[in-house]
Amino acid sequence: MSDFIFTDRELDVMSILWRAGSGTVSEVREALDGAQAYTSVLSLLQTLEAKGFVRHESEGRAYRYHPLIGPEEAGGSALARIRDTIFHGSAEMILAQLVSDRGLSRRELERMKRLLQERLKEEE
Amino acid sequence: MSDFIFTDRELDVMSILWRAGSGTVSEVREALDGAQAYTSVLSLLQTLEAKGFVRHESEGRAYRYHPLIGPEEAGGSALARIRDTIFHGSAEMILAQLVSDRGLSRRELERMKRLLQERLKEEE
DNA sequence: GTTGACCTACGGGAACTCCCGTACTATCTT
DNA sequence: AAGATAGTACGGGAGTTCCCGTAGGTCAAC
Repeated sequence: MSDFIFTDRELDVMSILWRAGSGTVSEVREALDGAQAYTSVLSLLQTLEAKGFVRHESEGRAYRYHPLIGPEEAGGSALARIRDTIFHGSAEMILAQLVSDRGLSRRELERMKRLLQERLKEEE
Repeated sequence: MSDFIFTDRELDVMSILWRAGSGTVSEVREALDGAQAYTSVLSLLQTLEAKGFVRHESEGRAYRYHPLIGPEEAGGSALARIRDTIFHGSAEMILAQLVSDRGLSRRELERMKRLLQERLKEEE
């Protein structure tokens, strides 16, 4: 069980790359609200590359960055950490916290219920 | 919606306090595997106190530390952050990641399903 | 009272995070 | 060819995190 730990800012960048599939420095910078200097975003991507989380290829005169790990892998370790430290290792408590969100639609709740039913069927 | 952000080490300490209800420096240090110096753990607790996350009272010649915020509050913002950055804002995807854990018992899965059913009833 | 055990306060060092400016390179335009 | 444009490499500064050593306080036992 590998451990993918991102800092706050790195997570913002990875999130953008996951959504878009890939991105140049300019694209990431814009998606990041464009509030910081070009070189700051470049540094972030270089750091992520040094850590082995993204790679780049040339595109015109710019670099295009691609994520090397997916949201599932990153999400898995992040969730496990939260589950164990905050929710006493209980997935049920996490679900309770999740569904306390009043913004959840009926449709989404039903899909979640179906997900559990199918998972229960596998449990023979 | 306040934002309770803990560093990695701070989260370890809070987790211990939540589990035990409270703790002295020695107790936390032991629960933390006792690998680090007494003063290191003391510093962590002092930092947490400066941030307003714990308070202390005297007990004999030592201090006993109590958490000032609960797991639900901390868990809420941590989960929201993960949901939005990693899981595209989808609670369903988080649940999918949760139930992909093969170690979940049938009983726990059923409790989770019941939780959803009850939540759906409220949704009239 | 003196010693020893145990505790806290304080300061600081090493590493990391986040941000940016400057210098340099490649490309396009005219 | 020269200038403007758009990009990267590099270095560094301010703040934070995590860890610890030293100094000093308090209490019990003798």
